[in-house]
Amino acid sequence: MAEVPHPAPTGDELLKVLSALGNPHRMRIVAALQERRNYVSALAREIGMGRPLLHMHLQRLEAAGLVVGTLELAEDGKAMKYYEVAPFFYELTPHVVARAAATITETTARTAKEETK
Amino acid sequence: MAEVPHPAPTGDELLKVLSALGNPHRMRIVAALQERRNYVSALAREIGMGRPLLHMHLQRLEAAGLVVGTLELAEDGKAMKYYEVAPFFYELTPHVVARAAATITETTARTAKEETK
DNA sequence: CTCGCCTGTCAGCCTTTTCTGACAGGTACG
DNA sequence: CGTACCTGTCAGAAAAGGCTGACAGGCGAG
Repeated sequence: MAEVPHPAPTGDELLKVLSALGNPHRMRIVAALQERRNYVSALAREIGMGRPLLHMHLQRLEAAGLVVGTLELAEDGKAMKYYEVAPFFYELTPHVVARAAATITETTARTAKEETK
Repeated sequence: MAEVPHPAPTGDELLKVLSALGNPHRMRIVAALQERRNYVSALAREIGMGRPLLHMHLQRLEAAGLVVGTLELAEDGKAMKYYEVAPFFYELTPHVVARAAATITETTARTAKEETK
């Protein structure tokens, strides 16, 4: 169990992780998936949330690398997307934050059309 | 330097911390204060930000317990509020998140007038 | 008394997030 | 073929956050 903390996270990376986890619903989603992996519809019913909304939250969590989704074919041929938590480990200290802050891609308010690269 | 990580954060507490740190500006504010404590107006000039806005961000950070503000009297009698980072240390793992998620005060969409206690 | 620098707050605008309802496609079962 | 369950996406409403300019008070120096 001696997990090693994530070295020095990028500003953008840490930003995505924190803003993803800084939401009550998403936090509960992680908690639910922590107990057992589940597919979207079932999870939606379990935590009482609309599918479209849950879908959005899961995407956000996956984009931050906190959960992973896998599209699987059930025996009866139905396609179901199972999600499970990823084994993340971040340390949150002033030093880490300061370090990360220095590497933030100023994507603020940009028209988003100037996606260089 | 053997700092000990924060035990088991409350859902609300962790939520405040994460949503506070999950913002590029606030992250940079922490970074700036990490180098040296500073007072509001000077800090505002340093990171190029309006005073009212910075004030709001600082409040959010302070509410999360990440920075502390102290109103001090300068030699010439001027009142200046100095801010500095608090020595926080949070561990971010699926387990911690799941644990915290269970203790979330469902303040969602509540009229906020029913602030019991 | 006016200027400069400090503190704070408030109303209002604007952008981003969050959330909902409706739609479309797929496979299996009666 | 109609029903039931799965998947996804999109437009548009509703709410939350971020941001700005203006205002008010305090103290010291010229």
